[in-house]
Amino acid sequence: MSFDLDRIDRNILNILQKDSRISNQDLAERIGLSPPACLRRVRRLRESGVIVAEVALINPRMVGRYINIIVEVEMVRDQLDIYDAFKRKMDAAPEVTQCYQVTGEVDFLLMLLVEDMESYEAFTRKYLATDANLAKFRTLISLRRDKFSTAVPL
Amino acid sequence: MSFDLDRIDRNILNILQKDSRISNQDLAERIGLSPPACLRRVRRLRESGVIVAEVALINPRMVGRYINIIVEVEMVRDQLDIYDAFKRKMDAAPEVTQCYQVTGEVDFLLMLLVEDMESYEAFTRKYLATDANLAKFRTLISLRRDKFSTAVPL
DNA sequence: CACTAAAATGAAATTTAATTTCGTTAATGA
DNA sequence: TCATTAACGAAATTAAATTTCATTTTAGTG
Repeated sequence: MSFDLDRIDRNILNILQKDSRISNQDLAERIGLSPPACLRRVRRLRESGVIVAEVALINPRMVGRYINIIVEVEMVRDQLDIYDAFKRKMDAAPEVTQCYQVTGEVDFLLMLLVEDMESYEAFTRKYLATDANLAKFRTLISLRRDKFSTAVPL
Repeated sequence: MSFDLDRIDRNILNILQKDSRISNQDLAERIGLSPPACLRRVRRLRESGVIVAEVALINPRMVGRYINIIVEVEMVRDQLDIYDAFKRKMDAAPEVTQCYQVTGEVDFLLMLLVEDMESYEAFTRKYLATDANLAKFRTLISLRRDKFSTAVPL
């Protein structure tokens, strides 16, 4: 389930977490290894599941999607099957970009990305207001994503 | 500030948001263009700022970082300079992976990724409990990140 | 401390992909 | 309809990824 990283692996990950488009040759030079040795390490990190994916990040504002909505959800009862069913629904909802099960009064925290408030209205009707296992939810609106880093600090 | 995407651009973005490691040749084939034409479009998306970055996503659990902390922060007064100063601090804090300015009772929502609760304690002392402009904060703990997608729905 | 086995490395060769060039086609607007 | 611009694709070129294999380093053991 976990993986031992040495100094070089950490170095590689820190670079790839910022820019995975770097050529293997440049990466090799920056970490002080030959290209084949570097490539083998990167491969191992991919195959072992440390690197889950390499993706393009796009600016939501450039494509007309820029309202962030945070939703705190409280279920009627703390039951495993109720939780699992809710998670599955959130997983299928394209507006939901993040879903966290949390401890305390609140049960889930959702992060959504929507075009406008009308889209959010539609979402609440489809997924929240009609869920019999959902007790209440609170909405926080954000027009400013001041920081968004996908990098895990190492 | 925004950018007109046609059907092909959207198609490209949807693929690259899931997997930016795909070769230009394969991408070209999937969208039905020649490699040079495909490459030109991808370049344009990069240069125009639609594609902000291409990064490796790593599994926090594989590297010993797996507590997600959500913090709701309320400032003493709704003043621009107070907000800006706080944002700058959060930007500099490596534990903070996301920061959203929100409307309503709460002023900011933070997402942190920490090794253990002790690290979070240290964070609150350094950044929150000692900030004179901060009125109160509420902490939500999550051991389960059930969904985490960086893709903007298009 | 020396010896062995396993793991990691790098130079060179090979394969594969990215990128450029340039003539052609399609879209846009007067 | 015609002129202009933008986008396209085939072929050639350049650059990078990947494989091969001999060597070095590391880790464990008598």
